[in-house]
Amino acid sequence: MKWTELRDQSCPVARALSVVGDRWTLLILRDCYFGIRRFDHFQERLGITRHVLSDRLKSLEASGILRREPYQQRPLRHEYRLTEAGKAFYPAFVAIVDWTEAHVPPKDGTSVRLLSKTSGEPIRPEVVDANTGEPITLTSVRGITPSMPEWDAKRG
Amino acid sequence: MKWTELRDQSCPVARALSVVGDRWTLLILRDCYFGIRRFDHFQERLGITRHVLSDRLKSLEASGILRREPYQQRPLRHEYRLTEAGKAFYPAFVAIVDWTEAHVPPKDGTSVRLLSKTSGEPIRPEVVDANTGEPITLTSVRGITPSMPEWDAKRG
DNA sequence: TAATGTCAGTTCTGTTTTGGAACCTATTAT
DNA sequence: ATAATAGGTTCCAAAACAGAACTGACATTA
Repeated sequence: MKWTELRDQSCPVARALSVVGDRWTLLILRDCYFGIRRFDHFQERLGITRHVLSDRLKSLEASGILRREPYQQRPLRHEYRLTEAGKAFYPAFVAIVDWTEAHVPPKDGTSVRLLSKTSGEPIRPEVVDANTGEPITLTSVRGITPSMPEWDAKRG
Repeated sequence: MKWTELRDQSCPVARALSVVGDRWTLLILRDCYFGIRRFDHFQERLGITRHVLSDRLKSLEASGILRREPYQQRPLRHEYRLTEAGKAFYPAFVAIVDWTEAHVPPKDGTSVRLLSKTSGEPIRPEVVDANTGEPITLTSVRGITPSMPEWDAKRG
């Protein structure tokens, strides 16, 4: 399978990877969530090469995750802002961060903390079924897909 | 920044990428959630080259996501099974799939459906704060991190 | 006994992608 | 005039990847 073919797969995991599945894109998105919008700021913070950054921003724009908007004329300059689709990825992003904090320990003790803006308390992210409020786990869900009807088979 | 340095970063996104941030790992994990355990089965389903598959399985084992277990002697054969950390990634995986279904449309009409095992109904995944039950969005959360105290600054 | 098949890899070679650094263009500031 | 700023592009070397063949330990079939 080629990298460029991922987008056309029916599997949503493959499609997700076509958008955020490379070395840098999720880090760029992280910085967007931090409020970063400009080329040089991304480049300084990430240590990514300018060439690759240019590429990734283009592809994020093409995927509808970021949009490029002029913020001044003379000289014309653009910045990159999250679209609704980009903002909508934030919960998934939080779920990844939460898993990582729990299962991929840092070498030093530092860590990110997410606080609720309303209560000021640390949040405890959880992925639930909005219909029932029940947490989603590997054993509570069954998948149906054209390519693999028996997703429910033995797992783990 | 080098690929190998990601693991030592304090940022959990960088650490997450050190584990699942390459072209193939998330697809391997998907197949694990389908119940796939053996080398050749991964290879056939994914179309990954055997060399890269071998590499990824080793690194997933090193990260504690999969464990390698003998399933027969003579000839000695191993299979790859999800650890608790691997299973614990499932909710994040579902959050990614859900976002993708909503924002990265497939070319053909096929799609995956996740059903609750108890009710049989389609699930509607949502990332909430377990303390309050409130959905987590970009605007409801404030981040604190050593590298960027003002995460809460203007965003979007 | 010989040939064939299975499974889990390793080795080889050539293409793609990335990293690192310098360069380019328009414009404002000194 | 000179330097600085912002947002890129161009070049080359290094790393990662794809595709295919090969290995080794057995098991099965002829």
